[in-house]
Amino acid sequence: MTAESSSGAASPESPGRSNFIRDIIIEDIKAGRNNGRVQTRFPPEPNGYLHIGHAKAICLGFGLAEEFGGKCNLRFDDTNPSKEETEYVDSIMEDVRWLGFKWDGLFYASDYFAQLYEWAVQLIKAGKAYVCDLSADEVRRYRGTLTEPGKESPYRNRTLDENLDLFELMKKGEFPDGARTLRAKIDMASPNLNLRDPVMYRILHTEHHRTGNEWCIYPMYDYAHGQSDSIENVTHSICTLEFENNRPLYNWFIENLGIFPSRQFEFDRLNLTYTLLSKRKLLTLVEQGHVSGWNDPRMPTLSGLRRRGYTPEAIRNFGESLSVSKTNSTVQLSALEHFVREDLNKRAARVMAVLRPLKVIIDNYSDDLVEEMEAVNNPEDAGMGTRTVPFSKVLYIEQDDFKEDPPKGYFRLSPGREVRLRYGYLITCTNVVKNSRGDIVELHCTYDPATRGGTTPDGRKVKSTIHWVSATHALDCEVRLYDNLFVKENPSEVEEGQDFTANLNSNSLEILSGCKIEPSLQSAAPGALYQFERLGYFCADPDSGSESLVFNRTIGLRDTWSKIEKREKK
RNA sequence: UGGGGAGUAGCCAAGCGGUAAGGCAGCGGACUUUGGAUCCGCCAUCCGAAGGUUCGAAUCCUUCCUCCCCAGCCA
Repeated sequence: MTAESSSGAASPESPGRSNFIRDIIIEDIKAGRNNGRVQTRFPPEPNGYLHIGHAKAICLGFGLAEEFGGKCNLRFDDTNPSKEETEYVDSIMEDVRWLGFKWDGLFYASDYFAQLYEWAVQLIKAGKAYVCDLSADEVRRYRGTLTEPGKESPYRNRTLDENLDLFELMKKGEFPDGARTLRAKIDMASPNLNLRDPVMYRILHTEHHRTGNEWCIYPMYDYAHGQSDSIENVTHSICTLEFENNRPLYNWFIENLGIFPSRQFEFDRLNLTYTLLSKRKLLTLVEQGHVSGWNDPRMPTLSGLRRRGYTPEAIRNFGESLSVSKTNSTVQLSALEHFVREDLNKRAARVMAVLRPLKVIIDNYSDDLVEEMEAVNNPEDAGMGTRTVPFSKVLYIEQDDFKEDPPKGYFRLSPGREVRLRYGYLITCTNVVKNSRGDIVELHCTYDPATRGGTTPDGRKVKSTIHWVSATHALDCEVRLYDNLFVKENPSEVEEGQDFTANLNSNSLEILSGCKIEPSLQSAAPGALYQFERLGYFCADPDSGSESLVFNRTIGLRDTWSKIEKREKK
């Protein structure tokens, strides 16, 4: 036994792969900032399911905290009651746990509503916030444009008392939705639009998933996020690039409130080819029924990937392989797929399954004989042991593994040719039986009794080894094959007048029934991971039970033959 | 045309004045009872462009070009 069990040049050498945020933290520790304390947070809005893009943020936030002996909280950013639901908070917690991370504190921005309100009053008293009666439309017009400064609201210079009264009345529910807002008094001429007297509170007579009807005014993101970080003593508040313009405002509230100075750092969000990572668009897919739900195995959500057969380890290795920078980039899907194959190769039990069966009759094999052939469960892991697979006169092989007229370079079965049945015998095809339409219905072969187990005592070489299943012993099952949900590398790229659903791949799901698998899978538990030899990695779907077995293809094996085939055709 | 960011191989990147890491993909080969896995080799005279400084520049300076983000009472 070697000590090296890791296969991986590609595996992260250490959890602390270098990136600019990590460098900043190291600098901060060196400089004695916050006494060397490091605290991060993962702050999802509970308005959708977590996806692979979030996994990157989770790996970063939790990973950094862990590396530097700090803390990482999970905080739900639930400041907008109209979009948020407990279903989402439950799924988010489940997914973070599934990935294998443990949050230190569990918080909600809504935990801080009272404190936030108090601070708003404090800002009003300091002359730094005011109640504005402008309508949403007017606010927009007063804001100016990218190149022209805005105009000050006519309500900007109300007296302190008037502001205090009105804000209190807002809170008491005296005004309808949208009637007034509380705004920060900053600078209507700022080149940064976020600083042109941003709205701090809006009136929303909507029930909140946690605070119920206690409030009818709700803080905006910008007024809630930095203070929430500050309350929790977050030292490094890590978010994505589109918030760069909000950083000055983040700092403005903290400075003017004189509270703990959390600092915000922005990194590039993950983009993947052939994949959409926008909660809004994923919601559309679910609502319009293009997929079966948030956990459809074609979805890039963590729950979808889980059902598809991705492991937390694969996703974390992927997450850790990603660069953290400020460049907008799109990672190729093959990079993600690499990590699932790498992980599944190490852990998935090998098994034989025939997706598109072709009957094979071994003419010189005894009619009633059944031999139990020994098969290795995982050549990558001897510890996974062996099992036994029944062999008999009538078998199924893959339709693809026989060609009447084999093209150049095709090594599998064809008339007169000998191949190895994995863990079985060497067989030679002697006859092809067709129906009246000319379709191949069955093959007749002879076997060489001296090759039991697939061995060749005489040292003879066969070009190919194919998988098989004994017809009388095989179990029927359903297999679901998945392909990319979108046909375009960038699913958002559409022609005038279309939306992203125009790029949906109509062949993203293919359901095969009447597939044959070896009997050892009789009691495959939902979620169990397998490699169907020569085909790919599969996992038992939650729909799978004792009644009917259902398997999802997670990802195919690397297939050099199909590459050659494609090349020849071109 | 305002402000904030970014440009190194097909993709993602390291690099921080001393002569272009690594991964994915691709290509070639070895090995193989999975056309899998594994192993070996190849894959940027060049860093968005043009000037300049320097013995020496992807790294410093200047100008230019391209891309992304911001005008929600979303986050």
